[in-house]
Amino acid sequence: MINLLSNLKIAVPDKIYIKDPESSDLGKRIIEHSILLIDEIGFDSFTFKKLGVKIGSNESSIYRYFESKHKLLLYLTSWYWAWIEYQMVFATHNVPDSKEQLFKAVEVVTRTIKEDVTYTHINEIILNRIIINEYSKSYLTKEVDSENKEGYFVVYKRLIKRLSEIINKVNSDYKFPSSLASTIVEGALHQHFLKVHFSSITDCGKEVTPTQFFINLTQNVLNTQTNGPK
Amino acid sequence: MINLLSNLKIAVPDKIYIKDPESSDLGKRIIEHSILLIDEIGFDSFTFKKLGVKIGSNESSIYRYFESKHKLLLYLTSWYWAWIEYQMVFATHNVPDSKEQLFKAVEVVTRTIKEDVTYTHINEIILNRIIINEYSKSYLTKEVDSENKEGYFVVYKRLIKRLSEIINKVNSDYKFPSSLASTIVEGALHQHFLKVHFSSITDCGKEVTPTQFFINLTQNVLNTQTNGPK
DNA sequence: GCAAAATCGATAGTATTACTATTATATTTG
DNA sequence: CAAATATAATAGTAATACTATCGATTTTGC
Repeated sequence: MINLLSNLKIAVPDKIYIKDPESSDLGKRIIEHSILLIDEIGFDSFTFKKLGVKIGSNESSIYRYFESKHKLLLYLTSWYWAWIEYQMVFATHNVPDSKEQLFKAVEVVTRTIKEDVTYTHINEIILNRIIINEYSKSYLTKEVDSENKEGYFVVYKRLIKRLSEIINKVNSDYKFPSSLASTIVEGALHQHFLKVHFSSITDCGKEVTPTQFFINLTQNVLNTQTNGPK
Repeated sequence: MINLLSNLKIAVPDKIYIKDPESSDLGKRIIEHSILLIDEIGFDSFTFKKLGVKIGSNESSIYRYFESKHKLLLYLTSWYWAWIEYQMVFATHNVPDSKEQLFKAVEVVTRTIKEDVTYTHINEIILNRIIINEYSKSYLTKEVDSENKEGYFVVYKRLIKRLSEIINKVNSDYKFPSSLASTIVEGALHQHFLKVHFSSITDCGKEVTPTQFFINLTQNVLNTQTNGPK
């Protein structure tokens, strides 16, 4: 998968950027170091000026790629979800049993990213941390509806839909496949956050993983106790 | 309950404010109109200057109550969760059956707020909308850990703990009561958001409520199909 | 009832942010 | 090699998120 992935380009809705950052060296440095800098100082304190200093470039040059830091965040999050989607499709492909498919899919969207798959300039471990800490800021805005119309959230929505379809295959009588899917994906990010910052209100930690919690939850919700994961 | 509540003061950790907004007329106007203004223009665009104009007062006067708009948000969210906590305790009190207790508790934390309980200057319907749209911004910051130590999130954590204790009473074999509780509370906010802005990835809408989804989920997760809610 | 304290409004000031615009230089490409 | 493109550098702007100071007014404690 690693080799396969490094030959594929993750597709991000092209209206998000002014100039494709994958098309130049500067663009790639913008992506690479924006991930590092946002992780370091947080999205709220992140500015194009600071990023310019880090990459030895100028603020105004970065504005030629993204019209705002918000758009850059949308780019990073779309890239991340497309990457997760790819893994989900890959992991469930050719798996005959739909329950097995579901468990694999849930695992992909809830697990801790532990390896930098060396997508050259993108560090996925750090990007995952950014998603946990900053993703909701990308849609909790007054502009959600218009940006949604522009297609800035298609990748995320497509991922949730895929998951809900797998849920539906496992138990077509279940009434809330979309809500369950969106709860698992959003809930996993939340549990990862709680693990680090509010450990008293989660069971996830050293011994229990968000994946275990959500696999168990999914099994019970769909009443499909037989054939647990692995 | 309405009458009872209007004689009680919702307790918010006092380090959040510089001067208690409940202690003066100006303070109450700050709270009342900050809720309206944040709902109107969003927390990101909200400033003390704009609020000053709305209440016919001065920016500098508002700074005597809250050291930053972030602290004001912490105040509003703490107030909200304390209010929900109160309702949860009230709704489950004297209910003998623990399953019944759980269903009532889940209902309290997931339902749509439909009535302004006229806590004089606080409009709970609008405040609920603010919680849905802005709550995560209060903890998704680089300062979470230090602010958590200062006790700014105690009310929220206490609410989750209460819910997890009720879950535990219903099924003491269940391994993840805290994660389930935090997932329900956070997940309900998320479903309410999706309902309005990303309806394609939720089943909640005109016919299905987040409460129905989460009651069903809770029942299934705890394997307690008998004795559904009401 | 008066002095002290607290409250509030008004004004000014600061560093930073989130941009836009322009021009000059360097690099790529046809 | 000229034209097009990309980048760097500089300047400028309105707004933000405050802090500080100074009177004027109101409240309160004795």
